[in-house]
Amino acid sequence: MAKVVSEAVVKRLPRYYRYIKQLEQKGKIKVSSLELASLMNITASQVRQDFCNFGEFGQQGYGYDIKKLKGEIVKILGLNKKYNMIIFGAGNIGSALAGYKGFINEGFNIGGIFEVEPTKDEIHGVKIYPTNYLFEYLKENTVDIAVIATQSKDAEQVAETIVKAGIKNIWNFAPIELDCGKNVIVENIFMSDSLYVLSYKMSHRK
Amino acid sequence: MAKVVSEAVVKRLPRYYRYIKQLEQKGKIKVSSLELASLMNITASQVRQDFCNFGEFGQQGYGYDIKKLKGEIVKILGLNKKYNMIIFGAGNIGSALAGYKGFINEGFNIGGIFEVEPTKDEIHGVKIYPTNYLFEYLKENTVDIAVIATQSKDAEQVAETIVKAGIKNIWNFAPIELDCGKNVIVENIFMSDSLYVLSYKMSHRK
DNA sequence: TAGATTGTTAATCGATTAACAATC
DNA sequence: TAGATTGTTAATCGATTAACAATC
Repeated sequence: MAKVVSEAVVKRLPRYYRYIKQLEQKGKIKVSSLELASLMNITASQVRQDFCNFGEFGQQGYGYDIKKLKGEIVKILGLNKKYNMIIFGAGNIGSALAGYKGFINEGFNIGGIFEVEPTKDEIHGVKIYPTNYLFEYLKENTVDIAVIATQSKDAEQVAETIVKAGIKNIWNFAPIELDCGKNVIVENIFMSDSLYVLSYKMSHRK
Repeated sequence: MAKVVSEAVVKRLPRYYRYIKQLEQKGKIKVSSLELASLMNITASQVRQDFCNFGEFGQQGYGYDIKKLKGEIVKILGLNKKYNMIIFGAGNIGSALAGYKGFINEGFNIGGIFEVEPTKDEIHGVKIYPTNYLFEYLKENTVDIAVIATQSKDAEQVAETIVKAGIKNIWNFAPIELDCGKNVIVENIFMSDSLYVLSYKMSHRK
């Protein structure tokens, strides 16, 4: 077991999850690999291959039971667990994330925002702490994920602090790649990269 | 000419751009494919292959002149042009984007925010308009890119309005895939997908 | 049972890497 | 010139697709 699953497959999992949730909301009970594939503009082969990496979720001659499939994907993605997050940076992005109510439904709880020199006590009901209070905070609280929503120039130093504090997972919004050593998982959202891809496609439109 | 460049290559371009800007800021004058590759944790072959898709930017025995290379990538990405954007949705994400000062430096100007029922006149200095003012607005203003920052349930309808209004490019932050026909370019940022990939990796950590 | 559809092996395709002649 | 490094062709690798036996 614990076969290594390629990055390409992992990146597709949230997409399957989105589509399966949509089917569930529409009240559908089952879906075949072919149905799901044509919905998602991929091949039925890919759907079956992808799921096959994690077990046997379907039934020959029937297809996949949507409730069961959703449950399996939730487990694969680790969304059946609860995570505590803290956010570094109370600027535009940090504040937006603090205000997003969707996280808590998926098990991601925001414990606080950290800023070098806070100018307010809280934002969207999330408490703001000075960054130098972090080690104190960690005595009382578990933190699974640190979100970096600072300016690019501060991101590396913040990452260093996070790693020193023993936090093992980082969700990074600063447009810079962080080297946190091999024991820390860093997942990046490079918003400007996406905008540049759009700009590229606009410039090369047929 | 106009050879079709694979999606994989296109998605790497912004990353090259980031690293080249960093090298420029450090005052470096030239870089070899090998240097750049080891910095970026890829192979020198890939660097050369990727650039080769767009022309001959280097010089044998020397490497790549950083200023020139940056200029070429700027042109390839279309960042030498100016774009007008409008944002749909004045919630957390919409407001954060409106407040982000970085866009304007890269040539992306935010002309306004549209919301069904505005409760304020402006946010971060960007004017807020009611959505039904869109067609009026377009008589006076050019819009290259519409940003969708609404709730998921409203995104499809907003996309429809955008397409009807003749806007040809969409930067979508709502966690739903929009079918806007083949003449409209849609670039998505699925933030929760990224968080789920992080969650996956946390759950499957060795 | 007959039809449908999975799980999985084999074949294909495309992307990455290696190699090297060209040349600065 | 000799050394370095590109641009590009060829080889390899991995991911996607096709095919089909198993089976519900």
